[in-house]
Amino acid sequence: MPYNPKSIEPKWQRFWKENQTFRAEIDHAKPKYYVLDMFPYPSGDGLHVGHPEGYTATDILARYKRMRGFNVLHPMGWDAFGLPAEQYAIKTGTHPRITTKRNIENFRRQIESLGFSYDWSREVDTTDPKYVKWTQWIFLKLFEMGLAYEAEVPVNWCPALGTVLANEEVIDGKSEVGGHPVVRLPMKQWMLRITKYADRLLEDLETLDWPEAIKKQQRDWIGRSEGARIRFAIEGHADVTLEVFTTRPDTLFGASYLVLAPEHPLVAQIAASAKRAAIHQYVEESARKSERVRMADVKEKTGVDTGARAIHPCTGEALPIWIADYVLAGYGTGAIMAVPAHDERDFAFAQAFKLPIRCVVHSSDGKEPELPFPLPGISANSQFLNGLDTAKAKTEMNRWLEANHCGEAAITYKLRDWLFSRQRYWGEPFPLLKQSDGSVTTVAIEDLPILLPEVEDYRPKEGGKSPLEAATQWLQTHNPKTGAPVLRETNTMPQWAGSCWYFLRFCDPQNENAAWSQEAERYWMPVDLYIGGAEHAVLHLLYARFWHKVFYDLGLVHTKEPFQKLVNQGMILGFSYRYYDNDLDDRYVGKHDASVRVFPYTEVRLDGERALARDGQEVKARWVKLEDVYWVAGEKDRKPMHPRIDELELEEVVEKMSKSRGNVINPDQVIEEFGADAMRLYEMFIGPLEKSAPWSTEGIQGVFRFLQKAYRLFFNEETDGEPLKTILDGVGAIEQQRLTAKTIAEVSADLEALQFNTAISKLMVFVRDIAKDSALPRASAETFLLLLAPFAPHLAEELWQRIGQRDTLAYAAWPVADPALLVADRITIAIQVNGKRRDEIEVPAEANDAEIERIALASERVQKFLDGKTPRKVIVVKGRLLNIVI
RNA sequence: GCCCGGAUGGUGGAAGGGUAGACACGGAAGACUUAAAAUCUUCUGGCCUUUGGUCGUGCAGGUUCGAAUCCUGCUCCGGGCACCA
Repeated sequence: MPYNPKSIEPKWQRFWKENQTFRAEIDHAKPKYYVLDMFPYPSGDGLHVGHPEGYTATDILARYKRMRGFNVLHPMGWDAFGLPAEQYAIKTGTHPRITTKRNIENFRRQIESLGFSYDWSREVDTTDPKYVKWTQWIFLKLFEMGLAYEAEVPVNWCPALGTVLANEEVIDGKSEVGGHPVVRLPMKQWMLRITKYADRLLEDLETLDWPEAIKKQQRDWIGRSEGARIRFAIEGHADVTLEVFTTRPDTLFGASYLVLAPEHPLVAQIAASAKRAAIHQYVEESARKSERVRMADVKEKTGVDTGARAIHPCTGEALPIWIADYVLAGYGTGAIMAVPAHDERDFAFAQAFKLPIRCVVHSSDGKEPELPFPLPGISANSQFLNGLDTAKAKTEMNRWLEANHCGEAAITYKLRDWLFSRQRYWGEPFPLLKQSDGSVTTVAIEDLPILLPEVEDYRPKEGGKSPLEAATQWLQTHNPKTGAPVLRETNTMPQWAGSCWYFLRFCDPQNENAAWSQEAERYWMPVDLYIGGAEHAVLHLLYARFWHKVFYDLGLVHTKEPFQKLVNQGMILGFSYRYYDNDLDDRYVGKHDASVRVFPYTEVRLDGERALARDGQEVKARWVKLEDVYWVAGEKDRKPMHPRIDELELEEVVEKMSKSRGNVINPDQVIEEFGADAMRLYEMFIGPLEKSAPWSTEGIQGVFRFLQKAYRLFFNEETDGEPLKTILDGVGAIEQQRLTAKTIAEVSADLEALQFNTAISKLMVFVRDIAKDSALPRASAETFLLLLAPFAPHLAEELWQRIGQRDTLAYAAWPVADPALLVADRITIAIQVNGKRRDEIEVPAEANDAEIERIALASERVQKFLDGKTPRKVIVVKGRLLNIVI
């Protein structure tokens, strides 16, 4: 019988399930290891080939650690609230609960078919009322701690999605999901005070074993800057002061005007009456400008003079106050002092509006610099600061400001409070009641969870109202304590809520009395290894860290950070095949028409976003589905051709998998054709885990052949009945013992370093060489199956059983290499002459340097290159090479 | 514009100062076969007339007995941030 994954794999998947092989229980006698995947959103498209990459990596680790004696927590669940189910509901009227349930079942089936060793008894679903209850309970905790508040804030409103978005969810003025335009609108929203934790979120990054790039992204997002707040009095308005934030208080003497953001609350109050119309118009215009337009206009500075004057705190000089949209309302105090000589933006503005520019910092050599000069230097033209370097001048100015009660040192963050409400149906309702006097009260814990009402229409309502507004019966309720009529909060929580604490629920998923028990948390947390995509660098990972710190303050968790080690897996890309045509309006897509001209990629050049043919006309890229590409033999390799249009060679491009590019690989099909073990192996063999690489339909053949070869080490494929090959008792020949020991050592080291691709290559070498000269010895056979088990668990279990083992190898002890076998008795030494490899010699391992040198110099080939000269120097690298310098 | 990564055969990648190209794909030849598939064996970085030589890790330098690896400057590709005062 040949290797047949279809008969082996379901058998072992059933075995693991029926025996609950991977069920994890607290066991204080064993060290724990918590290895976690970022749980998926169960979309309707099902798993794609990218998901299993991270899941395979964590599964290999989980299986390896179990064999190493660790008590492993390896759970899986569903981040199941979210927009696609809701949009599907809007389109079809199907309740998101139904779609979600269906999708989860499909995802679970697919994930199980890959043979991952999850403890399915711990499965969580963020939309499950038993889970929602505790998400709402956590919100109550946040509320009680004063970390949740309602505020009228300018929000990112996305009309296409019908909801507001957090800052983190807006990229280049467009929604992260779908890329729809986003506008700024003031709206009353629930906010979480993440800014209160800014410093701790920043500092504790230092303690984490995370990729530097992710830590940096978080640091940048938090954006801590040190400086000073400075208060300016305003001429003719004794009752108001204008506060600005600056990182360069040392340049205060160079401030020649102030700028307020158009949205600044003081604008209306201080504006001179003559200017009111112009100001009003400018404020209106900038409010209308979308983020996108505002950003596109970076180069051009616009603004209006308010006519008001501020008093310089040191000189008493009257400085004009302008409004301009280059000052952001949400950062610092929404107002700046402009120092055009030492800030590029202020410089551009001052030039555009002919405002004075005063140089107050000289370069460190004391010379007058070319302006603008934004670097540190030596203060000048600044009274008591003259001659001080920038660092000292800042401190000195801060002291002066404080002493004169017009400012003080201050720290500002780019990070803003987390906008936590969404005008959506498919999310967790807030456990809040709005009383008739406008105050808000909380729902008692016993009354949780607050479940979603049934609605007819899932669409957001006019004016940014939640679809829940329409559920009158649900909406209008009574305060259980007083009986007074109250209204429920109709916004729902963002999708991030559930994923902020799921890793804690996994520790104790069935608990009905608490979100998790202290015992379970103390035993399992923190997560030892967390693997997921880099796209969550600031969103999920920052929010989850924030909640975790809140839990820490509440004594609910015992570590400051949830995820000790984080690894981002790369993306699995696809090969796609394209050509171009001049059917720019897609009029004839899929149809044949004589007016459509096609162009091979060789006749098209890319000019920014556009593609141009040789004759200059614009053309549009078309993709041929991977399975439709017609291959012809080329000179060196095969060429991809269009299946129907003659002589049209296609361009091979590596890009993200997407339906529109026709390069999506379906895991179900891969498993059908090659089996789960081959799929797992291939995803790991394709390259380093962190790196993106394209899926190659040919490449998977290689690992499939390896599994066949491994199978044939044990079985005679041709014979039926008793097909097992002879396995010799004992340890076998010395070469076989050596190879086995070497493979143990190398595979173990590679696993510890998460270098799965090289670990697999070493298993390939083992299979290639172990039975070259004599039959497979039992010791090597067993060792190999143990080493193979984390990677290809189905085949390993099958062979393990067939060589007479009764127990699953999931908990068999990981083999240890005998150090004596790792040292060869004869070694090969490369001989270099002047750093160039000229010969190699084989010597006994214990040969000393002088002896090696003697043999090397005696070599005929070395003599030829020595050409009668005497070596000036001989360098010996122990056990590797010898370099003769002449 | 600023800040991170990265660049090694036809392809995915090994090697992290010490024999560049492990392992795999693809390609070529052969064995088996009536034939094909599958499998097995051999070869497979370029150039040169060879059993040998020479050049080769994006480019140009440097350090070193020795550099893919370290240093300096550049080019290109990918990612992040982007009026954050």
